[in-house]
Amino acid sequence: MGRATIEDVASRAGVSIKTVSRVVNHEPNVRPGTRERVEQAIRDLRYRPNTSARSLAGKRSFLIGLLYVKPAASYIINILTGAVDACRAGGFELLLHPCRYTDTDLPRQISELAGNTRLDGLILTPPLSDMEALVAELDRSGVAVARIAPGAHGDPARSVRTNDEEICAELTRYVASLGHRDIGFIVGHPDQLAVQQRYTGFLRGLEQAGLSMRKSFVCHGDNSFESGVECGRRLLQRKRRPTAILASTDDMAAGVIRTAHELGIRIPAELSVTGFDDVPLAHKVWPALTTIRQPMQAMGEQATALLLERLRNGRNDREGGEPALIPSELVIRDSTGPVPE
Amino acid sequence: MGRATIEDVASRAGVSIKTVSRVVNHEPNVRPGTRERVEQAIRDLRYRPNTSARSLAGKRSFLIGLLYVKPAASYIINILTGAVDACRAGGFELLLHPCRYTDTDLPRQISELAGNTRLDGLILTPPLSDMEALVAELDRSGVAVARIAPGAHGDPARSVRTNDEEICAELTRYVASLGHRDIGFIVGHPDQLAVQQRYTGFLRGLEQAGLSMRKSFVCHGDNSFESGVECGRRLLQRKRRPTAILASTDDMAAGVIRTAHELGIRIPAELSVTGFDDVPLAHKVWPALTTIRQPMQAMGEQATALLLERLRNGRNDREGGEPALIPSELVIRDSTGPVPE
DNA sequence: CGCCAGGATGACAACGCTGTCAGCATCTCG
DNA sequence: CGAGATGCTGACAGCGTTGTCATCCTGGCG
Repeated sequence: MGRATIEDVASRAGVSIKTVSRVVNHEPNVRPGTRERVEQAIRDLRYRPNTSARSLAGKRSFLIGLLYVKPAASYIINILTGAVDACRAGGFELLLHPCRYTDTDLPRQISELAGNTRLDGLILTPPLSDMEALVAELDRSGVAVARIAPGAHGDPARSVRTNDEEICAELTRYVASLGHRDIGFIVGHPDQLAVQQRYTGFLRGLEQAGLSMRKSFVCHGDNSFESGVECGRRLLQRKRRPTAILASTDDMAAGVIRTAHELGIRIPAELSVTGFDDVPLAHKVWPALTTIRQPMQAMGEQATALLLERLRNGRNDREGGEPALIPSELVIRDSTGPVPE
Repeated sequence: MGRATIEDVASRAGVSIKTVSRVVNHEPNVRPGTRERVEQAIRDLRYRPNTSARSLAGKRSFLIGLLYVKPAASYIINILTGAVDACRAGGFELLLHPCRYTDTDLPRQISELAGNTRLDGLILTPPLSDMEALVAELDRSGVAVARIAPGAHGDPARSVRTNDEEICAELTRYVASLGHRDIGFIVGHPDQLAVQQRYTGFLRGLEQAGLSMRKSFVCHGDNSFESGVECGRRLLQRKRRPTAILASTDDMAAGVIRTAHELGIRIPAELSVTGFDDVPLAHKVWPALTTIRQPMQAMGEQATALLLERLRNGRNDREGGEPALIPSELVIRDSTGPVPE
């Protein structure tokens, strides 16, 4: 049944194809009456511009890519959902670009990938979003970029961030307010800036609560469940153990819970545990995790919106301001309680 | 620095653009020597065919879509990973198409979506893959389709399935072999065929173990954690309760575990629980779930491979055979144990 | 030695759209 | 009322490929 082309629309509306093109692209200088006629013809014919032709003739591809590391963290699905929504709304399509974080020539590899498919833009998720070398390479190759990144530093106009540090300080104060004085902390993957900020927030919270940090209560993991189990063991098998453990990640918190169960330590009666992210897992473990809800979907959506806006306007409006901040919130569930007598 | 075009390659190799095109597309009738020269030129110039031009001139878009329902089940990420890999390998790109399962005109909506972006093919995930009306509409609109579906019935040439039924029977026999005679079962979402098959498998396993089904030990959920909690309550608060509960889904199994914890029922000492899928959650709950590992990533990969093959050959080789079967396997962890004395 | 089948190659016209530029109508202002 | 500015519109040339078809070789065969 052959799909309608711009030519069909043009002849039906009694105008040239160029005028149809103008209407379709919302360009100025079309008389309202003409516009009306064209739009009617478009509706009648159910006309949809051919994307390939558009990309070939114009410069854009209407494709934007989402870059993430493999294996995907569980929150990726949320970012992804937000990003897809924003894309749809803007008439774009979202492509997936998983990649291996450990590849040394990642920048080259990615910018080549982007070039192959002629991506209009790329959304960077952590920890990729923190790799300045990558961003630089991408800039060089002319792909627009949006970063879902903690980066409070530079590049504010195209980043979206959340208040990791402040909220973690708040969490710490909350735990302190329950009477805990011996608070352990599990730092996450060293390459993720967000993690550093959470740790910083913890230190700040401690200070605000008038407590001091005990080095032996700080343990370094890699964001995984397994590393949570491991750190849990190290922290809980000391002669003097913390009465609360804050993990930089829900997965690690779940690991601590596992260890506690194995050691017969009751939560929250004998030990309080908190996570970070509020992934689906968080409320499915027992006891349900007190954690920080990271608005991942909103971040994906915002970052994408930022990118699309940038693509439309050439440059971005918010140049030089603060990065868009999407606040996280404290979610109190069952894994925290008053310090044991 | 403007990217190399087919013309650049042609003049460098001293041939016409058509010959380059032939080489690029692996068409026959090019002398080995010529092919060689062209390939060298391609390497020298780092030539990459322009996808838009190809789609415009040819018929294909090199885009395939992955259709899934929103909100995404946690295993979607695995299917997705497999699908992306297969796409990359075949020179295709993967687009995401979340949609709402409840929309009544889904078929029309989707086939329109597919048309807009000129998708070459579409991968259907459950429960979409079980909607015959959708498949029919897609066939009508000429989009190639691959189904990740339990559908043992019809359409074998373009479906990938797993042995839900047999493996569930095996699981049941395993539990029975631990001495359990009062085995409860939580059926999943009624619209998902796979779920039916799991239930059927359960019944079969029961029979094979010489046990009979007790109606009051069967409960209907909707695949969610919450429904697992609810069903767990119903099953465990009876005067006579099952000593083992098989849930059709890991999430529901986690729900049962939650309920058991709340009721102070020890697992596996007093109650055995099993799940299905082996999502990441499965080994992070406590105790770690005995479950069925569904090879989701492999299924995504296979389904995509099937689709790409079909796109290349026109029709598919395996026409009329059995759907590709990717076996699941039983993973025994800590949530199952011998029946209490 | 001439003829023909079929393999190897190239010229050229699409594919459906956007960018450029020219042309005409209309408006503004002195 | 005329000159220049501005708004609206269309003709046409690409964009980088693939498909079609013509052409040129080559080797096999009578």
